[in-house]
Amino acid sequence: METSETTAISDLWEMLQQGPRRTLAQAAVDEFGKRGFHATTTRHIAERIGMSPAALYIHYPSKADLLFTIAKIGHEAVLNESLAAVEGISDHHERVLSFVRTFTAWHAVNHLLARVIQYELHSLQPDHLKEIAAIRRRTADFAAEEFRHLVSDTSKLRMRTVACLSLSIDVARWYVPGKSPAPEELGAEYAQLVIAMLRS
Amino acid sequence: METSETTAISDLWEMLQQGPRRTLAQAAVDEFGKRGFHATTTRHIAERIGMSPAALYIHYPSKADLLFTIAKIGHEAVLNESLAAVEGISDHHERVLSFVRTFTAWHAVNHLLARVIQYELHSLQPDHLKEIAAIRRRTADFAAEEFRHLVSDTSKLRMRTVACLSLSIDVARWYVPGKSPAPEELGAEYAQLVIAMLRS
DNA sequence: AACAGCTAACTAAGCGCTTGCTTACCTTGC
DNA sequence: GCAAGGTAAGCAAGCGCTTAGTTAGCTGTT
Repeated sequence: METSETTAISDLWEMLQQGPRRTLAQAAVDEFGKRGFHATTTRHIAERIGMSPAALYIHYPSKADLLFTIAKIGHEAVLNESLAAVEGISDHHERVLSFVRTFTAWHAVNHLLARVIQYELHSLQPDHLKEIAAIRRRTADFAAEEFRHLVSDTSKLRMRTVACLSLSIDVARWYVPGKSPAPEELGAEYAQLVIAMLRS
Repeated sequence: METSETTAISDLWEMLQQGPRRTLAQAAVDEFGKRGFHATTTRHIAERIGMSPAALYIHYPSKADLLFTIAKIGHEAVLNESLAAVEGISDHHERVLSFVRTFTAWHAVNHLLARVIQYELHSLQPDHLKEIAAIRRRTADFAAEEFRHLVSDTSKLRMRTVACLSLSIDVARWYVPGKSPAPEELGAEYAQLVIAMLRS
């Protein structure tokens, strides 16, 4: 075959056509994810890709805007992958399994990006945060809608949704590539745990 | 009665006798918790308690040392409260319930301090981190030992321990005092979820 | 009662350095 | 010859932290 099957999997950065804008964003994710937004300087990011600090400002108006771009791409990616994960599945139980597997594995594979989008919200400018919050709400609402079919007591749906998402999101905090379980393994195991939580 | 019963509950800051050293630490927790360590300046902390930035350096050798002091107090507090929660209880099931209730409620009540000790580890100096990591290991080992009695498949103990602790730790990320459930209510609910996860 | 002597606690001012970002200029491929 | 994409140098502002000096309260002696 001409193109491998893996390239067919949605590329996180597809909305940024390849070029210096994408290279900068990817470098920034690594730095922001490891040190945090405020501890990372424009010199750190530039140094990592062998450019001068001034290069950043050709492609982004500010460091804050670079963070916003990353946050937007990350949040849209995790939402789209979640929606795609349940597409074509009719059984409620299977839909939840597939969603949690994907959502969890995403936070393991992209744990540096996940750290940025989950733990750097307070570093966003107010207008940027507002736009990001809207995407987050869509993701949370989607999860609650999927979980609803497995929770008998409706009054507990909200708290359980938060709890189930917590499980996967917190993966970004502790995940260490070589040391932690493989993303798919983790996703499969966590999917079982979420089912247990929802049905209890 | 002369002294109220509530004052008998272990004070987080008891190892810092009351005075400017404690006042500074408490102010720093609020600022670090809301904005993050690197986004917080010594001027922010000083302003909050109506002092000059120089006052900090009479009581702490550096901003980094102030973070370390906070991290140490926080980690020791959560460990001690966890140990105290199971004291005198013999039934394994009841011990786990009490531990998770306490551990979860602590992260809700002290969510700003919890954010600092859980999400600012990378802001600690290497030597400081080493000392903090030792306390964290004791807490994790304690939890695993308690959970062991409820997990039938021993090979899954490690991953499930991480998952169960994740649930409570992540509370610090999203908890909003007036809006979120009361700490005890949350603790009781999460304790049930942890039991469901461990037994599944 | 008066007062020197000491200490703990604090401030005003500012130093040296780093930060995000700008400017003026250079290079390369069409 | 002209965009597109880059750099070297550096600016204004803000950073952690220091210095020199002030203030309030306690203590022992007369």
